[in-house]
Amino acid sequence: MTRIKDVAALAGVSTATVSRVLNDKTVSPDLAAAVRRAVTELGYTPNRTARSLRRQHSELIALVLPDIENPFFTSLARGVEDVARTAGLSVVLCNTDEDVETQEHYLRIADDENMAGVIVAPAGPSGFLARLTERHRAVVVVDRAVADDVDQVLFDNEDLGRRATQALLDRGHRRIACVTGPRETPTAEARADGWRAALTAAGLPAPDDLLVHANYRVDGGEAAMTRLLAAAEPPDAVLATNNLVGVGALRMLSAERGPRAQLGIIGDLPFATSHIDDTFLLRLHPREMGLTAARLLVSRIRGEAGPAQRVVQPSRPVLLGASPS
Amino acid sequence: MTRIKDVAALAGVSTATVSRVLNDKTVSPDLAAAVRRAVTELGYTPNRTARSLRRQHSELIALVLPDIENPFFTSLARGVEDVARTAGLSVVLCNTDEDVETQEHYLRIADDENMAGVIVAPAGPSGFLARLTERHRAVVVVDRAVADDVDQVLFDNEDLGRRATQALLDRGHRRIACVTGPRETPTAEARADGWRAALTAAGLPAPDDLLVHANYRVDGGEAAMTRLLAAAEPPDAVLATNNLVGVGALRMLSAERGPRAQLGIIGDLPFATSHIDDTFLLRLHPREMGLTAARLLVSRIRGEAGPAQRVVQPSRPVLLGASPS
DNA sequence: ACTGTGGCAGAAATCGATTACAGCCGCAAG
DNA sequence: CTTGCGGCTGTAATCGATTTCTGCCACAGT
Repeated sequence: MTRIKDVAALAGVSTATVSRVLNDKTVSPDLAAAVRRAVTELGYTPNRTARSLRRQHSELIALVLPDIENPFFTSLARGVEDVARTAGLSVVLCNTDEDVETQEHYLRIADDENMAGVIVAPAGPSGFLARLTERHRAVVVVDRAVADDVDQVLFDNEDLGRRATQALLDRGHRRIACVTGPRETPTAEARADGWRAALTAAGLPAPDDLLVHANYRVDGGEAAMTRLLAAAEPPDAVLATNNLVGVGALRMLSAERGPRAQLGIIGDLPFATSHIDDTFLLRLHPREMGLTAARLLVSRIRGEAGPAQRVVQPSRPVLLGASPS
Repeated sequence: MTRIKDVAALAGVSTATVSRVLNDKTVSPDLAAAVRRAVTELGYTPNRTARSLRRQHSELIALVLPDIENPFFTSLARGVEDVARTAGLSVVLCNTDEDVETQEHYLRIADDENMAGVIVAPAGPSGFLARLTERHRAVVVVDRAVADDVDQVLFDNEDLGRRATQALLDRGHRRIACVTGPRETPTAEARADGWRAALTAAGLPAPDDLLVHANYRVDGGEAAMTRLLAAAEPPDAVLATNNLVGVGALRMLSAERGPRAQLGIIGDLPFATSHIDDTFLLRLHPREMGLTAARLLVSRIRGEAGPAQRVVQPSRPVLLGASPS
């Protein structure tokens, strides 16, 4: 492959000058022109490994996600990718499968590779996060809050739960169940808290048998929905607090010949196979969350950012489905 | 950060010896033990950038995909990720958006980063692919055939089209339409060829008005289905030749009050919101395709592979839905 | 005319690992 | 007793860029 010394030789200058031309340092116009000519003639592009070694950081960022098969996260990844590309960065995708050890593994690799930064949707607590920030690495946390002092881009999850529930109340439903994620999952708990708050504010009870903790996947939604519909006194509306659970719930409803229930979902369903006009969708915007996170990361990499900040990703109150009666 | 010289100093040996211990070269047991002790005491892990520079290849592989939001490709990515992880490699995700220039951009980066290898689902022809193979880089092509002499993991697309169509014939349908991808897209054409072949073999006509070239996305499926159902003589069955088009078609059918049609889909619908018991799914297995491709790439990286080979990814003939009458 | 300053280019150090090369030691064979 | 070989180890070269340091030159100020 052509190296910088080849370019230097062809242009009749030193490698230092070639490097300066390529990095926009001051070089006299005539030499610069000669270098550029040599660069295009040889089709030279700098070896990024060597550059990274010297600069002490690469042009890669790690995107550490718990589940790349969830459309929420792929859409987020898409947003990150778009910003990274225009900033000259490439994205290393790391799938943790919600496993903390895998997460630590990838964060350590990001460190060993001298990556420019890390965007992580954390699966549980991470000691490595603190180590990265201590060493002034650019880190941005998305979707799930952590205690560490790092940039974070989050939804106001309790508010989401409250607003989605309120939408169902507005339609006249009174017995509203909530299917949320596992206990100890802060996001799931906060959204359930919002559900409870909305019911309480409306002077309604929020009994425990209307709150189901499912796994946050399609089968969890199916199981939860089955259980709710089989109850002695089934709900007349159900809030699914994430997209996959919503998919499972919808799938159950579409088969069920028994009691019907109005459904509200926090999240989006880009691959719904049925018309979902009678479902409330409180759309999140994972792609925009990815854009926001990546922009934050880029400015931190460039050293333009101040103290760590928490950004609440706005979720425009787009409520699809039948309007309130 | 701790460097190899710190470990060497603590263990009282040279850096060469430390390197040898870490890379399983011959070192006397006592020194090796001392080195290992020092490594764990300092929590040392080698700087991968420096290693890559010296070794002339990194521990990264590029996965170049046309659309990371398509569940087919995320599932494929998942498979690649799994194999890569156990082989000590990390995956750089590159989204080309079906754009050839973006694809070239990423392939060049993979080269400049000295990545260990590349897995690519090509968006159109790529000159860079040839350059990579010339320079003995490990390259595996997935899902879409190219003329280059590289390893490829592909489906037998015409056979897929034929089998899916046959399944619909077996159910007694005679007027079977086909919604496929854009013209000039080899995969889409091949599957349509299979559809035509199956009809012809059954002694049926395959008229042009039953073949719709849509874009290979959800809205393409919706538009095509709308058009087919509005026809003077609508089909009694429709073959959707990819997953997203299938989603669009199903969505249309679920709303349509007009003529019904049996649907067959090549691909899988992991996020279907309706029960699709009355739909034929010819499931592909993108995750396994990813596994296969990544294993092939790993063996090529290790220099264990011979001449370039084409692997036909088996798609087990799992036809869901109502059995033939 | 002399000194100071700033712009620019080249030589060489540097990043942190791996590895070619050379040297040392001990043992076996002649 | 000498030679040769094999097994280990350390020294130093190496990967390919960036960046510090040094020196040259031209121009301005006194």
